Amino acid sequence: MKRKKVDRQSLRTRQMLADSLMNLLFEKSYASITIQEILDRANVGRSTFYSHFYDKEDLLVSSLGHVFEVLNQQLISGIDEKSILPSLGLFQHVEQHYKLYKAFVRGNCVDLLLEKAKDFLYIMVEERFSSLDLDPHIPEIPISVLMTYVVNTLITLLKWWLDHEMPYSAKRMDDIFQRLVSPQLPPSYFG
Amino acid sequence: MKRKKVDRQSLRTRQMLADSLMNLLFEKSYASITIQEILDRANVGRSTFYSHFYDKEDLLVSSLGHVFEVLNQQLISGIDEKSILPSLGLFQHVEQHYKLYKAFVRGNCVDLLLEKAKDFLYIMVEERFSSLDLDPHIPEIPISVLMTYVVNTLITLLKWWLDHEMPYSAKRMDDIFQRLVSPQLPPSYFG
DNA sequence: TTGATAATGAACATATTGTTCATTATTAAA
DNA sequence: TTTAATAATGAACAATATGTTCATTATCAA
Repeated sequence: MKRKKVDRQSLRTRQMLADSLMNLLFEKSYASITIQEILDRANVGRSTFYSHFYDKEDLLVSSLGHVFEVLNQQLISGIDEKSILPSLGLFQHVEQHYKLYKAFVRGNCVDLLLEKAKDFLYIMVEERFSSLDLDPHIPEIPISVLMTYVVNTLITLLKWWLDHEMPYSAKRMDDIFQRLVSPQLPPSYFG
Repeated sequence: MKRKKVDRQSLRTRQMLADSLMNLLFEKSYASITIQEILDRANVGRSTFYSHFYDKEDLLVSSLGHVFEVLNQQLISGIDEKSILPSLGLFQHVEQHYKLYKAFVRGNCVDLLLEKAKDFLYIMVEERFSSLDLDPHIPEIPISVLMTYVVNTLITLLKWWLDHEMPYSAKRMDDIFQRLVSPQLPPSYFG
């Protein structure tokens, strides 16, 4: 008599809505997309939408959630002790999911995406920094500023990459990131 | 028979609307502010609003315009040949207009403001870089990336400063900026 | 087959936007 | 002070989007 908590139909509907939103992002800006358009393209009823999501942004964030889970796995498995962030893994992940990230660029809502990514990265950086146990009195640059700087530099490079049709490889982008950021990091503090 | 193109009443109305928006930004997010609320607080009729501005963002940008003119003057007069950007002038400007910039932070629309500032700074950096006539083959970091990096680092510091209730002086912030960015700039390329 | 869950669609209330227009108020210049 | 040009007003209006409700139908797991 009981059923699984989430059955196929429900998942299918969510998938249709997510796809519909992504398709629309290729054509017009996120802000200008109405819920009705999403419904029409997904062939889903209005009331169905509201039984799944709170609003338009909820759908977007939910669609994102899945991608972030993949990203998380990819980053955790590719952690390199020597670097302050698994930046190469991040660039490779974006390279692999090019189409999806491009949709966000075209829909003028990369910032929303990158904002989530930023929170994500900030936590990672924080862990790395605390495990390195830096003496906060050495540099004239406060740790809090430094962490923000590192994360934002990575995000800036990502955005530049996407905005410029990704002319370089993930490896090359990571190399640029390392070069920009390394003078400010531990080796130079201690050496 | 003819009058000045803009008379007092008109300016007063615009001022009232701008003030009203700024006050509301202290209380709630930009996105959640309706035009009606702005009108009520400014004691201005609905049709009057639309004879002055195209929409809510138009009002915001217009209010900004004035501040940017002041900023421009301040930056131009304080240009230092040795630095890549008049960053100190920018930090000082924000310090002086603290209340206004704080409103943007509280209203969750600093990004809109910083986006405009970014365009503004990008033009300046571009001029500086082209006058320095860097050999594009020396660094592994493309000039385009480098310029984006410099501007975004400055913006990141600004945002951090505002988000953290501006704990340091403008001078100190500028010092941090110089330290972060200088390893990537000409002297280190040539030396 | 059946009982639980999901989807549907149409109707509804509500909110916000942007326009129109006749009337009134303000202002610069004669 | 008068006058002609410009601005402001407010109420009504159409248009659009949002979010809810509910009775009916479809789907799926057991």
